[in-house]
Amino acid sequence: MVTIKEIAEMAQVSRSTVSRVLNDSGYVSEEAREKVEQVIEETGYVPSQYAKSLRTKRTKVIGVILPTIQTETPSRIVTGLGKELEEHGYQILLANTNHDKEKELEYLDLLKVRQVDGIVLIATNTAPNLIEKIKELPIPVVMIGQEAENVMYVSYNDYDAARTLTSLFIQKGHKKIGFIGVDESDKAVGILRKQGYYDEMQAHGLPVEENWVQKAVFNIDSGYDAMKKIHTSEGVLPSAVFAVTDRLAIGAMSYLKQEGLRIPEDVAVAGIGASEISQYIHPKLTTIDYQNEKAGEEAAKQLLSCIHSKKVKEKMILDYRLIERDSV
Amino acid sequence: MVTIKEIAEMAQVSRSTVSRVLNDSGYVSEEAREKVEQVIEETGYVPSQYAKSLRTKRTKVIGVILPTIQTETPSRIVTGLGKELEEHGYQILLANTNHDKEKELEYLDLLKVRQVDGIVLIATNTAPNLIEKIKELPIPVVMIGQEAENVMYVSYNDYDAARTLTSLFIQKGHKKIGFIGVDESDKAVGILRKQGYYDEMQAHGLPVEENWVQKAVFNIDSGYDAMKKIHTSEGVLPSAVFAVTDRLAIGAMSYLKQEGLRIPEDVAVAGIGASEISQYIHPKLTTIDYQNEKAGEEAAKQLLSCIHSKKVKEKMILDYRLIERDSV
DNA sequence: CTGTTAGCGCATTCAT
DNA sequence: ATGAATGCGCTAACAG
Repeated sequence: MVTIKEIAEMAQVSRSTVSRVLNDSGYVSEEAREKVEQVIEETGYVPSQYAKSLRTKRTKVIGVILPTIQTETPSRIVTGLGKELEEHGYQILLANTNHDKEKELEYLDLLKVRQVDGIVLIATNTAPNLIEKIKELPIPVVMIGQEAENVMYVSYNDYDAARTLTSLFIQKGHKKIGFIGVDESDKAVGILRKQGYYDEMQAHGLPVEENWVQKAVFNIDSGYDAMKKIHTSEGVLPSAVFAVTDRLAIGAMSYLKQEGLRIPEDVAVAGIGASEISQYIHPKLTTIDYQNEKAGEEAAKQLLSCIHSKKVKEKMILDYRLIERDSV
Repeated sequence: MVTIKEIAEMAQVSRSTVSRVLNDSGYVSEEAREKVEQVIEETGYVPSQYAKSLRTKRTKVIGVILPTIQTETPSRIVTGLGKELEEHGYQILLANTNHDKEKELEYLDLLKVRQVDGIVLIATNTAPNLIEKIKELPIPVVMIGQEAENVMYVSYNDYDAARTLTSLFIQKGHKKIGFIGVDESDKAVGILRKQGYYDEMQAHGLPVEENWVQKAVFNIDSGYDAMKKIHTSEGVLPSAVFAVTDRLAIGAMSYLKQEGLRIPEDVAVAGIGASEISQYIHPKLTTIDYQNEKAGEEAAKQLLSCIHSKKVKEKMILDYRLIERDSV
């Protein structure tokens, strides 16, 4: 492998001079620069990143921890991150936990060892030990999707989004509205969205029956099962169901259609996430767009600012957009 | 930051000894080992990866170049890669081209500069300059999804899969079968799948009308448009349509349903890819599963074997599985 | 404007 | 079994 030393010898200058043209730093005569550049061109020399990092303590690598890469939300976020980071010469080091919360912690350590310049955590929970670890870390960390004290984050307006959607149902004349949520360990999706639903119902003096509110996990089948439970439970059936994700909504619709129920005439359905498929299923799903790519971009910006120790606004809550289609 | 030198001092041994316990290499007395381990424990010391890399020339990082992370195929591959690599202490450095073929080449260089130990290229084409560059690279590269001479790859059996699917239509009594394909720059999807379709048709003495064969790009709307062209073209209409991806098939179905055509009674549809949504749309889509995760795992295995310079079988063609559902 | 010098943190001979 | 010495490839004072 060709090194800076050899380039220096071939160009008949010192290593420092080569380094200077490489980094555009300090003074270097036009003559010397041309000579060096020519030699670099000829040899196809590329500087060693790890030697460089050893000196500068910067790797230009950002670690990204995510629960899965197989659903749209994290994929879009990573795309956004990638776009923004690439422009600044940063790369992404991927750490996929496959929904294993233990690994979230492990990766936080591992990425430190890997000496990344910063970390983006696509968060699914805000467990105290996780937040503790983030604060202890000597490198900047930005969370996406969850909020926590004294931590940088980019999050969505889950509470208002849930109220907006519930409000839409009410506006369309629905009074009996069901809810398919997820576990409360996920504060953003499990608590905030549910709270928005409850509060909006209450604000309109609408009752919520226990049977209408089901807990699911993050997959389509689980949405199906939850809808089934709501449908087969005793008592009054809701005329509308709010699922906290599009996939859950799709599962619910799948059940309803199978039972011969019409959407939205018999039961209206809405989700959150603006998944690509939501506009191709029948009926087209009413949902909320969260601007995931933008979340990624903003998180990257925050992180880079922090790395370059500019002043940063530590938190950011993104706006959302209601997409009214045919399922409500 | 605490370094090996400080650990040595605190443990009252030499740096070499610390290095030995760190890497389990050479002799070190039980006494010394314990002392060192204790100090490491106390200080929370972690060795600097880049200093280590500078010495060993190994980074334990694999670069992954992909066209997008927003569709299921690459996502699944990356998941498979991640699982296998993680077990061996390797990490993934992500390079997203966003379908820009120029960037494929750029990233190949960039990853070299980043001194990754190997590269996985989720390939969309086999342009000569791309293949040339791969061969020139001093680090091992495994392609996924495309085949080429003198390059390591893991690919799918596109040709046979296409014949199988076409054969299924024929078996169900269809004689007029349409085809929605993609550009031939993508050899695997654009050429092989089409060839399989043509050959199977010919083997049964079935004619193919020009209007039945449409070219699309990789998105749902394009499948819709292609189906529309087939439907609105002059001449005899096919009773079945083979789309080369599930998303294209979904687009085609979307058009057919909108036109009030029944699937599969009026027009049967099949795709390739076994996308998650394929089993939740109506009717459930007949498709082919390509084992993308396994492709990722196998590519990782190949790469690691190559890095550790064991002998490798340079190429691997994965098997596929027909999933018969309700759309045919 | 340029070269000399001195490490960055680690693994690896080579002596002892 | 251990330590001293060396250098991986690079950047950054500093002196000229």
